Amino acid sequence: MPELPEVEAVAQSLRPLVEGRKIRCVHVLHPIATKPQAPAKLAHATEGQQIRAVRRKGKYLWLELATGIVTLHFKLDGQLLWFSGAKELFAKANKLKPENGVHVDVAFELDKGVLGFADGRHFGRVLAWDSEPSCPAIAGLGIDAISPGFTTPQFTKLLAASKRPIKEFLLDQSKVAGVGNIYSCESLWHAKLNPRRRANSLTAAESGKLHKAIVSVLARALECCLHPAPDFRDPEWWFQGLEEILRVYDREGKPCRRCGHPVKRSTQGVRATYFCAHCQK
DNA sequence: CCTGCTACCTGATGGC
DNA sequence: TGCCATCAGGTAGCAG
Repeated sequence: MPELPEVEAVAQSLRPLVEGRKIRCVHVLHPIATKPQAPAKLAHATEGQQIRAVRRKGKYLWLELATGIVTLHFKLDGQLLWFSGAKELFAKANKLKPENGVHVDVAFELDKGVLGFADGRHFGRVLAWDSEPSCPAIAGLGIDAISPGFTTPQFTKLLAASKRPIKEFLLDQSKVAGVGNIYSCESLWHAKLNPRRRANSLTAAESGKLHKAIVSVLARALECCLHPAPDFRDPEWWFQGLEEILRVYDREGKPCRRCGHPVKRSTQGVRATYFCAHCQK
């Protein structure tokens, strides 16, 4: 389910568990999770290697190995799990009766502990690449939305070059990486901008306001995601309290928290957009 | 190059 | 209760 703040919280929580660890072996329990790559490719690329670092850009997370990288993308529902060892993994993973165990697609058995990647919906992917630049998905990402390089002038320039509706622009990971459906709606609400406005129609002042809104919305969400931080040992773990910081997302028909007019839901592309037609101009 | 649309999966929810 | 349609925080791939 994650957008940038959720993935960042996962990255921060994962670092102390895996950095410096060695991957003993990989168990691909649901081969769909490595498609279009063969499970053997992941095994050959990772087994015996040390995890040098955990990195993130946009919604992509990756393990930097001594040679090569492994990208993890959670799509809508993916998550990480932690097991004390192979014994616990196999005792719990993928039991016939779901209530007796947890779903795991790919498991990395480390010299201490086991890292599991799970996505019951099977959208998420675990893929091996020779290097960071050779991963097309990462190479195609725009500027990370919480990186120092994401500045107002930079953002204004990107906006000016696009004729698309601003909501669709924000979802385009090749422009700004990390903003998804929820936080795009939230940022536009905070900046009081109508989601259908063309990106290149924003004034300098509006661009600045939107930039500020994105940065603060993501920062607030990250704080929320880190308190409490994800606990991968608990198979039920998930982010807590995010609904409480949302001002407009998923509030169709409810009063706008600023002006009281009912929040509208419309569709842009195939995605739902929530906004206040009265105070977002 | 840009844009718009479908496919990819599974599970939860709500209407009839 | 059961069935069916719809929806979900994402992105790759393809056609125009």
